[in-house]
Formats: sequence, structure tokens, C-alpha cells
Amino acid sequence: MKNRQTELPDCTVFLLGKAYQKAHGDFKKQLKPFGLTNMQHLVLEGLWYEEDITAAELGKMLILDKATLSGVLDRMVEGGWIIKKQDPEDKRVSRLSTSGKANEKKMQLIELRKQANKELLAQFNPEEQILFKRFLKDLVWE
Amino acid sequence: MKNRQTELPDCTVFLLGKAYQKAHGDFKKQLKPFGLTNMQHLVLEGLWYEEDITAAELGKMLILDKATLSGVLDRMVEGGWIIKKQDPEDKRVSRLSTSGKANEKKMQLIELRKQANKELLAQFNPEEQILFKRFLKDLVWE
DNA sequence: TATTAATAGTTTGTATGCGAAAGGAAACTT
DNA sequence: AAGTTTCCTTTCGCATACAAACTATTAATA
Repeated sequence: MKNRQTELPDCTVFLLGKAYQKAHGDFKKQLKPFGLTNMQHLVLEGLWYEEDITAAELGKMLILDKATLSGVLDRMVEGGWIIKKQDPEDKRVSRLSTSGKANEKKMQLIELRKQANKELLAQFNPEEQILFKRFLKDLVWE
Repeated sequence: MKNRQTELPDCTVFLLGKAYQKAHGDFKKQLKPFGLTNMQHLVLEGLWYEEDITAAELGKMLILDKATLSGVLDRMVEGGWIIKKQDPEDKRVSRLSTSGKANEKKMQLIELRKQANKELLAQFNPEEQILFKRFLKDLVWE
């Protein structure tokens, strides 16, 4: 990663991708001991933020394609991280909740994310951190 | 995309991923008429920057895993975008070059990327643009 | 020089990511 | 109530990503 950017075109899309790649990779390593992927951790955070929601609602919250989410949820049910129940009111709907196994590690996993974010931004001063996050939010939500 | 971030944890890794997802998706749409994926476009840019390099060198330039690159290059050879030749000096090495079909569209494709970047950053003023790019570079290259 | 180590690429397996189409269910229309 | 539309989700196909194992080849060294 010591390859100076003199070698590369001044492309923000590229930079954004590589910055994400790095942040994603770093967090991935920290999650490995737990047997969770980044996506699975994100789903847990989403469900802890709002329990018993539908897959569609979760997808909206996390800005995830329903097609992507479908497979992720299946693997998480298999892995015993979440529970998926058909809504009795509306049979189209899957209601999602976290498992006991997941909840046992809740504090630990949330702390892990906080730490990862702190480390990611450690090289910036507080004002820069605020600014950077503002930029990202502006990009995501126009 | 009107889902305000009040719904989401203050997670920079997440924001970075979503900002990338959006930038990537926007550019993807613009590339579709050309029959190129974002990755394939990136490879062409890399080869126009430095022709006749090896897959390993390209991977280093673009910060790409060799396993990922291997498949991408295969599909690009199939699609007639690049030419892959075994190096006569070192039989392990593949030397890469762009095809005539690719070179015909070179100016157009480079312009497309420049436009995409301009649009991505359009909501920021010049100072903010510089700052944002600096932040990203700092993240990627520490 | 025979052996070992390092390098370049491919392959395999798992997990995203998304477009498109399909399936099932509920809501709406006439 | 039959027909249409809309909604939630899954499935399929293709394209990244990356770890790990493997092949082929070259370099290093004992």
C-alpha cells in the first residue's frame, strides 16, 4: 500500500473505492474471530437499532438491494445469528430478529465497530473528521 | 435514497461503502452502452497509462488482488478489449496491451470518467473537492 | 548442481452486489 | 368476484473481492 498515487489518475470514484476497500478489509479482519462477515455485522446492527422489522425495511435502512439481502439473511439464519418468521398478518413478509447467540455478543460487537471507526479516522483531527463524514453523507443522500 | 441518516449509526465505514456504492452505480450506468464494467474501464485506463505491463504490475497500480484480476482479464480478452501475451523472457509473466477496438474509444472513455468525477463532486466547492480527495488519499496511502 | 525459496498466474470456494424475471400474496378497480 | 396492479421476497446470471491451494517457472543458495 506504499504505492504513491503519482501512478494513478486523479479519479475520485477510484479513490472512493480504494478507501472503502481498505476500511472494509480492516474491519473484516477484526470480525473474523467472531465468524461474522462485514455484511452480517451490519445486519445485526440494523436489527439492534430496530427489532422485528421486515426484510424490505431492513434493506431500506441499510440501502441494500433485496436480492443481496436475501442470501445474506439465509446464511445468517443458518449460522444461528438471526431468526426469520413469516408475518401472520401479511404472509408476504418476513419478520427478522436477532438470536440469543447474537445478543450475547451485542456490546462487544458494537464496541468493535466503534473502535474500527475510531482507528480509521485516527489520522484526522476532530474538525477533519466531522468534515469528512459530512462529505460522505452529502454524497450518499445528495 | 431519501432515507435520512437519522436511521443509521454514525459509522464511517458504512458511509464510505454507501458513497462508493453510489458513485460506482452512477458510473456503471454510463458505461453500460459501451458494454464495459467499471473494473474493465479501470483496467483500460491503467493500460493506457502504461502499456505492455504485466498483470502483477497492473494489479499493483490498481491495488487489485491477483485472483480478482485474473478473471477480469480473461473476460476482457474474450470481449476483445485487451490482448494478453506470454513474455518470451519469463514464461510466468503475461504482458497486457489494449486492442484496436479499445483504442478507438480511448478519448471517449477517458472523457466519460472525467465527466463522472465532475458530476460526483459537483455539489462541493473547489476547496471542498481538494480536501475530500486529500482525505481519501490519506486513507488509502496512510 | 541439487535443493529450496520466491514469484506469476490460475483455480476453487465463499460472500457480496445488482439487474431482471418469477412467484406468491394483498390491495385496488370496475 | 374476476382481473389488474402493487408489494415482498426469492432465484438466476454475471461480475467483483479475497483467502487458500496449486502449477509452472525462475532465482537463490547451500
